[in-house]
Amino acid sequence: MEREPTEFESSVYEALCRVPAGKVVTYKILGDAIGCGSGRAIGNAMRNNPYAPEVPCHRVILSNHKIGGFMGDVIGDKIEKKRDLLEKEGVNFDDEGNLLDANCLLASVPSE
DNA sequence: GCGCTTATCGCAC
DNA sequence: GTGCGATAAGCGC
Repeated sequence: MEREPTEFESSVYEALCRVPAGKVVTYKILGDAIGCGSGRAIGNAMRNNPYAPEVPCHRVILSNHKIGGFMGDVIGDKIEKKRDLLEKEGVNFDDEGNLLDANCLLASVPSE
């Protein structure tokens, strides 16, 4: 259920908001941006995701350039839908949900 | 190169 | 204090 995001989770959303459209970041990169060494903690915030349409959680992928999950579903039809959405932004994924253009992957989250 | 297991971090119960 | 989660990295084969 939608729990109130803690300061840590807010940092995740904030860092994610710094990611420009057409670009994606991995849990590791996002975690490094906020000072977290575990992607699971990031996934916790994403899973909570009270700002689903506001926070581009679909711009966050696994370290292996994979989409991973979306909107609570680790893998499902939602992924295909978001995959197409990302393609519209300039991020292309294959049928397996893998990132085709690694160029779209941000090396790190831009600081303010 | 691919697959499985362990480790890690934060949050909720 | 224990368990869960949208992962990451390491080790083995």
